[in-house]
Amino acid sequence: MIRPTESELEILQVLWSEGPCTVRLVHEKLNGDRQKEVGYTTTLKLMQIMLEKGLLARDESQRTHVYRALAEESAIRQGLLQRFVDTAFRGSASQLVMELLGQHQTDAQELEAIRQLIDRIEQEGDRSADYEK
Amino acid sequence: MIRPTESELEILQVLWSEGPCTVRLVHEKLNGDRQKEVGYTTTLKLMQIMLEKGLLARDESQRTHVYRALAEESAIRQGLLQRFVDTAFRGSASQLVMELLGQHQTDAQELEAIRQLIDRIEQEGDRSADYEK
DNA sequence: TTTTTTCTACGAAAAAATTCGTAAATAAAT
DNA sequence: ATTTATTTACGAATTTTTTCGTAGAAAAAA
Repeated sequence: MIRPTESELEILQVLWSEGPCTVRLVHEKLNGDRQKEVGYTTTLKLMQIMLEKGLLARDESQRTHVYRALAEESAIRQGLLQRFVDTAFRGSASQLVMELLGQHQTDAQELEAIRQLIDRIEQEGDRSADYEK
Repeated sequence: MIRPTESELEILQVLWSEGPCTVRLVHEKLNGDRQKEVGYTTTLKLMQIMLEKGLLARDESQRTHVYRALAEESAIRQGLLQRFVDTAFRGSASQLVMELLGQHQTDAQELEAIRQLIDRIEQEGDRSADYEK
């Protein structure tokens, strides 16, 4: 599984939400949201590395290349989440959820959505002991 | 906020679950669970660094020092979680939860516990729009 | 046309994180 | 008593990640 670094992930986020972009666009987007500013060539280099790794692809038909994410958002998220649950919560997904909900970081609408999701999962039947080491 | 690296986190996990330990114990615990083996002095060095950072404390009354976690598990978890939600899920806690539950990584008992937690939160009242950028 | 700006490529510096080797001291074993 | 094993300290090598500078080509502006 390909694991983007944190900086790479930031770039992926931009491409996932904005669609294909030039380096310039990604760079401005990043340095806009962010407190920390980095040079243009830093972003460029990073995206070139990501190209090599296969995280991105680019259209070189114009002088100004246009990059797009090859890695899929959900796949990457899953990988990162799996790893995170393992390292930070010793594999306990429910502990993570509890921590999140306990921190009041979700509003009523979202809670409702989550509840429905739980209903759906429970109806799926026998999944009583398929997890939690 | 102090952010342990991934290696440091592994060590913290051992100390959190086992209580105060010698370097030897931590080292064996790590190289037991893990596929990757590292040398003893690597673990030692890491723990010494963590001591400097204030993540650990140690009892030096015996030649064989005994280390214990100074950082609290819940506090560290919260910090890491917050960061993770921001970078990997653009701040959307509910998206993270949905991803987790969707991946069928929680068993029936845990789902029930989560449901109860949601009930409790909803009863707490007006928390309709306190979040989700 | 000449100058200035905007790109890419690319090497390499800088920073961060991980890993290990060696030496010296103490303890344990023979 | 001598040898062997264990432990700490510590510097430094390695690896990974991030950052930037410079050069050259293409485009835009003057």
